Amino acid sequence: MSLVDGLLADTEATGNRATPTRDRLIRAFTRLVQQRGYAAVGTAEVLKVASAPRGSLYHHFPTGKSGLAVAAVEAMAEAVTDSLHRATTSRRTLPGLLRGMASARAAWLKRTGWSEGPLLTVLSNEVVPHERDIAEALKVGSEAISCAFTDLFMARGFAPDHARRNAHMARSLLDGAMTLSRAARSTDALLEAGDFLATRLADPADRGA
Amino acid sequence: MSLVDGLLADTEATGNRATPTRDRLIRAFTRLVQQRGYAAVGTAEVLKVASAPRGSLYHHFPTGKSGLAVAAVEAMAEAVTDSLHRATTSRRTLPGLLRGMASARAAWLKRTGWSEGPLLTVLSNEVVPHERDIAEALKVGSEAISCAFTDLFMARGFAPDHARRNAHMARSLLDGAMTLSRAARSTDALLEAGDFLATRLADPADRGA
DNA sequence: ACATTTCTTGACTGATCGGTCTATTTCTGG
DNA sequence: CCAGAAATAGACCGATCAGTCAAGAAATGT
Repeated sequence: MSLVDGLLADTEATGNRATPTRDRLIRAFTRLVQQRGYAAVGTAEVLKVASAPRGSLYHHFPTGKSGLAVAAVEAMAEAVTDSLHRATTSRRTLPGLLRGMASARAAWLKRTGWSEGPLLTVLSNEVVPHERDIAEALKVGSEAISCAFTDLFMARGFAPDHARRNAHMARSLLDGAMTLSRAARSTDALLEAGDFLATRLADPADRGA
Repeated sequence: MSLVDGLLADTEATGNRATPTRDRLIRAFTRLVQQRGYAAVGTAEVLKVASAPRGSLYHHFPTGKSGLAVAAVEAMAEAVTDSLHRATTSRRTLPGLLRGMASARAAWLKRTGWSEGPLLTVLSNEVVPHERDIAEALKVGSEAISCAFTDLFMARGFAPDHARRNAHMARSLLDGAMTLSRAARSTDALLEAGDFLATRLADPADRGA
């Protein structure tokens, strides 16, 4: 699953019959939820976008829509942690990485007409705590991403607890700036956040406890 | 409308017939959307919580659910800017104010069982751009809040453009940490954000351009 | 006191919701 | 080639959705 910092790339053909039905359902669901939210997306539309019949949904996901959401969250969390792990083992500097994340998100917003947010953020804001399965998947997935982010900061020389705090700050700031940018229909907040993260959070002079 | 940093206080009796029907509808709608999101909240439930008959909704809001959302966003934006204006003219220090905002949100989350997010954030993540009226209200409301935040930073000695950037950072970080805290069901991210804002963003040694 | 507007009340509608069910086709191991 | 499993296919269901409407009650101005 190709990603731009946690966002499903819209260049993928969600309806392409070559990819397995289960994956098509997850991709279609992810895209639609990122655009409109969980409750607003009907199973009929997911089925149509994924070019799948109704029965297939309940064959692959016996618990229905919520099961599909859980699978989508798990897939997204794995894709994001993989991406972060690749960043950790790369030679790129921390400021460069953080700025890159912000500008990638800004470019994404512009390209999609400010119509898509990050899956976990969107779900976190409407699904907790009514749907317990989804809430649990969000908790687990979010924690995994925070850990991957913490690893990145530690690999760049930060002490464990400082790395963990910075991971939270980076995630919060990027997600919050994304929401703000969507509301304002301007990438300003996101680009400022990238600059702030690169110059103030990744500052090499501040890596102690 | 009594607030805790942009969140409707749940102590208010939304169904109390003493308050006008229109206000009861806005309050009930706000509370429910903060818990579950726009699409997941049905008009029938809003009516029930507000103790109002169906016709009243379409009398006060001829455009129905979306009109109610627009009114709720406008009311919330006004309440938040008022609150920020009061903070600006108070004698409290900037670090104290920022830390206070974060801890108030943390307390709020705990008290409501991590079930409510900020109205504008919740709506921004599911409503743009399908509902144009709501999207526009969000844009205007969000800008008003950013301006009020900017005024706060300027009143505490920051240069205009620096104040504006810090306003964006503070809003992004608080909102993002709120989402993160909801997903993780822990106030950690929010409290860390308060600490970060107080010590790193409001630093008196860094108020130039 | 009356006329007019404002607001309340709830029955009703067509559309769409998530989910179930049975039948059929495709795949797979022997 | 066949038997059983996996997956596809779509008709169908009761519940709920946002919105309409006609009628009545309350408030308002004169």
